[in-house]
Amino acid sequence: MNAPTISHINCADCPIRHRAVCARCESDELAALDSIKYYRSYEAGQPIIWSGDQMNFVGSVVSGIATLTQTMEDGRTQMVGLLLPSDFVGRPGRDGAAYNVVATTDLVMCCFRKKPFEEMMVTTPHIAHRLLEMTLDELDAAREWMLVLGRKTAREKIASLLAIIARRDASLTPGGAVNEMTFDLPLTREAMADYLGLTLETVSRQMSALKKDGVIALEGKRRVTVPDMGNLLEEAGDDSDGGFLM
Amino acid sequence: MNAPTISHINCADCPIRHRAVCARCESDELAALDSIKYYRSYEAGQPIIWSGDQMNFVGSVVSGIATLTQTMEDGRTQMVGLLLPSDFVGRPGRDGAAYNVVATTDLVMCCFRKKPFEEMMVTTPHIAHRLLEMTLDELDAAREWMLVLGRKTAREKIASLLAIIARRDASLTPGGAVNEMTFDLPLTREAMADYLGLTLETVSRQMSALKKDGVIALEGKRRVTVPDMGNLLEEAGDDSDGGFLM
DNA sequence: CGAGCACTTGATCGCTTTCAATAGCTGTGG
DNA sequence: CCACAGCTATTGAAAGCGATCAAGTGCTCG
Repeated sequence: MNAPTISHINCADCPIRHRAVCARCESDELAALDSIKYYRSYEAGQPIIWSGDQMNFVGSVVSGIATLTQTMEDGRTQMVGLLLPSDFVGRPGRDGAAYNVVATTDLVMCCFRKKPFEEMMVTTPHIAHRLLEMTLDELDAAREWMLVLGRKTAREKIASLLAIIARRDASLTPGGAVNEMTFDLPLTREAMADYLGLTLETVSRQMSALKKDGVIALEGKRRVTVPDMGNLLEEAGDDSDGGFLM
Repeated sequence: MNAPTISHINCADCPIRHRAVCARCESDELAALDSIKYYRSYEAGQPIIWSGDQMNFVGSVVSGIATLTQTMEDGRTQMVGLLLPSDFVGRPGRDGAAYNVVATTDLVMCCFRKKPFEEMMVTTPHIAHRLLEMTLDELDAAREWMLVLGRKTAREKIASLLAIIARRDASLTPGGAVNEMTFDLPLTREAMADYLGLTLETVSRQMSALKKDGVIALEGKRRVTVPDMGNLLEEAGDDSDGGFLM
């Protein structure tokens, strides 16, 4: 099987146009970006960047999901970021990659060669500004995750992850019922474990426990239904409806 | 006892001039910042900002140390940031604080009213640029910390924290011996526990264990000597001399 | 001297890990 | 069509690490 091939998407038709690093750009700025952009596709499971590698591009995830992970010499690995469509990959001003980036589903990236992009950042405040905003959001997410990793129980960790995925799903398909929700898990049990600082066995056990207790229902291994979102949030140890229904 | 009172520091004489958010500013830009800045002092233990509060200023830590923490309803707390001189407090574009900020030592902040600062960010790319750079650094630090929280043992966590503090100390007083190091812990055992996702008892035990094994030596409760830094880094589970001696 | 605080140390408990076996699913090839 | 390999996920039993509960130490300050 080959990675899907991509020709060229017109920025105006781009599905992530309003959320990516280019969100604030005017049409002339978009045109400039358009001239240095190119698309790359990856199959599920393929590495995009290996930690320590030279990075000669940065870019945005257009479709699909990727993970950012760190690994210790003995193999222990911790996910430190989950990249969804519109998320930015790479750090302007740094040559070597600091993390492993792996496509967990088939994935398409809109890439910019690093040099020209860095030059554009200087001349195009809209890009730098949007990137700052996105980075601050990521920092917030990372800090929320530090609370999960450092202080929550295994059950709370699982519930937190499910809540985050559900919340994100809800933001993509607005207007749905607020209480009951169904979505697909984009992660294997092992990836969930790496995200949560658990073993995959513990993830499996806690998923079963939440199912037994009626907090979630499973259809196959990946399709999850949450009958009552408030319930799930309570299991997550969050302020009930904190941030979700607001 | 009163918080130390501060008159006005000339930006040119400011000890954090070259590392703070104003690091890249030209003299005219500094003058503009100077006109909207003011100083505030806090005693050790005093809260600076409470999560959820309205924030009407942002600013830089000039001297002293503050912590960023998140708390769950039942009292579990996780530190999510350690603010040192030159670090930035507050998020432009957001009204409510997302974290508790507490001074752990006597502390002086250089504050800017939020509105004028946000306006300056638009007109002064040097500020926005430096803030982006600092935010990316913080994001890296947060991600490194996620590995510590999620995957390291208690002993490795302690060693990691000591290594980070030692590294930072070394960067302030360069040219010292590379192998042996001595520094003061700026944190109580409880604060260390909150940083590492441990209990203070476990922190105490592991400190004792590292001392017994000769990895560190203690003089009083707070003064730490590391006879062999490579040793400590090995205990931290990091690539030996990774990033430290480079 | 005694109160208060930060820290240390001990004993026990329990949650998560570890080790191990099994189930379910998919794709391949005889 | 069935057997089998390979993979993901589930489940069980036992072990271990860090949390919890509980004293006790040492220091500072009034």
